[in-house]
Amino acid sequence: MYYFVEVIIPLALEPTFTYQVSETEYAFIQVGMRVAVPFGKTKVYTALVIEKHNRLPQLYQAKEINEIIDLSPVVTQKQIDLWKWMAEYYMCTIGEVYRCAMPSRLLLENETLVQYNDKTTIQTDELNDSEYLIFEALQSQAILKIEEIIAILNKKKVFPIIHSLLEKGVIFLQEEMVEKYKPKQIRYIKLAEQYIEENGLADLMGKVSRAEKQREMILKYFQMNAVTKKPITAKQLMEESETTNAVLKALLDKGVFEEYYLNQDRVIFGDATQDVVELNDEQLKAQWEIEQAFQHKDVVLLHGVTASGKTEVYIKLIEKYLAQEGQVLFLLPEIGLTTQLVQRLTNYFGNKVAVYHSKYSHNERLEVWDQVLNQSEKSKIVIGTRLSAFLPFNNLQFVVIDEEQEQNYKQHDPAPRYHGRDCAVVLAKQHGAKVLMGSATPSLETYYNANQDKYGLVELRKRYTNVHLPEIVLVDIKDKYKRKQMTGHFSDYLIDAMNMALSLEEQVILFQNRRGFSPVVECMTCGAVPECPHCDVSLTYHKYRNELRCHYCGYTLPMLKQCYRCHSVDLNTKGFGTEQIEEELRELFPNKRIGRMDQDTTRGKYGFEKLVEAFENKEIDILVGTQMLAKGFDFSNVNLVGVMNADNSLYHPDFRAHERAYQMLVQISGRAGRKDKKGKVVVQTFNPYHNIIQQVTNNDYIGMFKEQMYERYSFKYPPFYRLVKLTLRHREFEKLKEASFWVYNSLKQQFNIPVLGPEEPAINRIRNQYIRVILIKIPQQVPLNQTKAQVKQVLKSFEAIGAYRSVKVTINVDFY
DNA sequence: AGCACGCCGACT
DNA sequence: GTCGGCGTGCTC
Repeated sequence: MYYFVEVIIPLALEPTFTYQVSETEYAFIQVGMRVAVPFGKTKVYTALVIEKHNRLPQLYQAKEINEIIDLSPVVTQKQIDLWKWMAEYYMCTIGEVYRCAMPSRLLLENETLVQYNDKTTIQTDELNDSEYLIFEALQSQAILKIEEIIAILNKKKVFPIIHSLLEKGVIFLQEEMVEKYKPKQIRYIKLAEQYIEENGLADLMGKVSRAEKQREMILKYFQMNAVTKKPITAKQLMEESETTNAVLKALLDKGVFEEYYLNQDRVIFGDATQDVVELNDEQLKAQWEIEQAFQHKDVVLLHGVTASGKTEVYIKLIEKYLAQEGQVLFLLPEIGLTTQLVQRLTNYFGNKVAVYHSKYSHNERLEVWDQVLNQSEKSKIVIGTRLSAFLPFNNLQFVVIDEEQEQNYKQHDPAPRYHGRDCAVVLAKQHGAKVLMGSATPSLETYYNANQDKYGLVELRKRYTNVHLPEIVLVDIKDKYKRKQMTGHFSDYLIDAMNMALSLEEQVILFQNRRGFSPVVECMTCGAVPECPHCDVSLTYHKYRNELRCHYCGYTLPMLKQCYRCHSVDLNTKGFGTEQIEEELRELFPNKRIGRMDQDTTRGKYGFEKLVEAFENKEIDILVGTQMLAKGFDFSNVNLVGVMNADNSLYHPDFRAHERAYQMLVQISGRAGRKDKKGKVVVQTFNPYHNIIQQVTNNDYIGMFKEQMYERYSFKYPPFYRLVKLTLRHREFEKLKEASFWVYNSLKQQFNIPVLGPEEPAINRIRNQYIRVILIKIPQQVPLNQTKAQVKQVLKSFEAIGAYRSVKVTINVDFY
């Protein structure tokens, strides 16, 4: 009888792989455990067992596994099922999902080590130069890593040399799997057993009567112990008693104290601080409606105007599911932007809350993973980004998806190109959990689902604590320019409104959407604009560093002194981004403090938080920013919000441009308005009569929804059609063109559904690679899986064509 | 994706 | 003559 395991390898390879195991290994292994397996000639990977079986492979000799890594499964069957679904739906391999899902600490690294063979009989004159260098290095250091050898020889191809050294018997190889995870440990102090009696303290005092510092420390220990029954850390003890490690060490040596170590759970929040959340009538009603809807719907959309207090409703519902011992997942589009929310939840639920996202350290991620797997109390509620949908939940009962419409839920670059919201819905279905989506401006798909009765719909129409919706004033800047009432990019109306607000000591937020309207450098003599040598885009001018920069590949160039073509010195930095607005502000309001928030000023680790804090502390009067300003902040002292130019978001070559523009403008206006005072939003636009602008002004979501749905229907877009985008890349323009037409034509032949392309995108070259895009529109009534299978088939035959081999194809399902 | 193998041009 | 470039094919 043979024993085999079927495993996933963390690579972009379609099949699963079969390895042989011994009978005892077979008995021990469970699905969801990791095994180290040799793969190819040199590599060792951390593979995941997804099946045990006895089917002898006919076409190849199965290799044996190297070792079993886990004592018990670290991945659940439900996760494996979800990953399979993702791989199929998003048309990627399960290996890619696996690689993305696992905390990297669970995907061990393999480091090939080269070891000196001291029994060698070789003479140094039998070695060539490279070989000798390695030989020499091994004399001083018995073990070398491959990367060290690469450094020593200063070239990449070191394997031939290693092979010849192996043959000559100078070295041997040692594949070592290094598990890097070491939980951070904290030193705790406790009293030695013998003193934990009633007269222990007196005993001790006698013992250390002459050492004052030691006495203080012991006293402090007893005090602390009396106050809190929690374990006391060495650090706390030293700080409280104002002593040093030397004192502590003396007491440890005397056997008064004992030390012990516990794994620190890096995600520590204090106990719940009895934050009381009271719902107002409106919210209570919403809560009740949501609970009613959950009786026959698995997903409910909570559509609440900005600042209507959705969070309180979430909290109340989470509380309910916690009482049932369930696990709760709270998804956010981007953790960095929502510190305020994380704070709220931790205040209320204390250390039941864990945070999980890719910026967390590897150790922290692994800890949360373990806690969720073991259903530990500390991770009953997981707040996280889309990545959290991969966690090993066992008893998930409730999922909150906040700001459901955010495009950050979709992963675009490395596969799996998944949508966190949609995956979370599938995850919830697996567990029989309920899903609550929240948004002030729901995405059209979600609202459509609610409209079709697939999801429940609950509305919150009033703002929390009676704050009124802001007044929106449109300023026609075309007209203002004509009448010469503009100063730079500021209309007289906006300037007046700002002066008014500032005189009342209120703060002002200005919003400049730089996207698609970057400041470029133009020669005023010949009109030349410097471009990136690797990408088909103009370079963007960055004033604060005085350099030109490509936003696609990061190429930078010091700012030109003269035109690269005609050498004229008359260069103009046109376009306007936040930097230019900031500069104009300094002239218009010379004695006001001005802050700028965009990718440049928030690049540092806490740059963002610092700015937010400075603004909250009123160290800044006027804050200029990009759309990152629009998300999730409640600044209490802002009544006026200005939008410099509402139009540049309207004219994107994207079927969602209007929907996005609406969402963005609504979100921005949500920043205005405090208690008891109606806020004001000044929107400068060239098209005051544009439908979207009008719908924002009138707060007419339904109008926007209906109109956009009509367009979606007419132009064959989601939710009526599913979109699959194929992106082809190659260095040579002609070859790419040919190849993309080949793919297009074979798709056309296969399908009776719309296939568009192969289109040259507006930016048709990035990092020296030309790009072509093919769009497949799958109508609702056409079976999705079958179509996807056919697409895969076409791509398979495409890859079989030798000439097109080097053309890279990526597939993006639901790419919006 | 890696990585090895294998076949071609540019150098000591 | 070798070194190193890139195209091709495979990984249980």
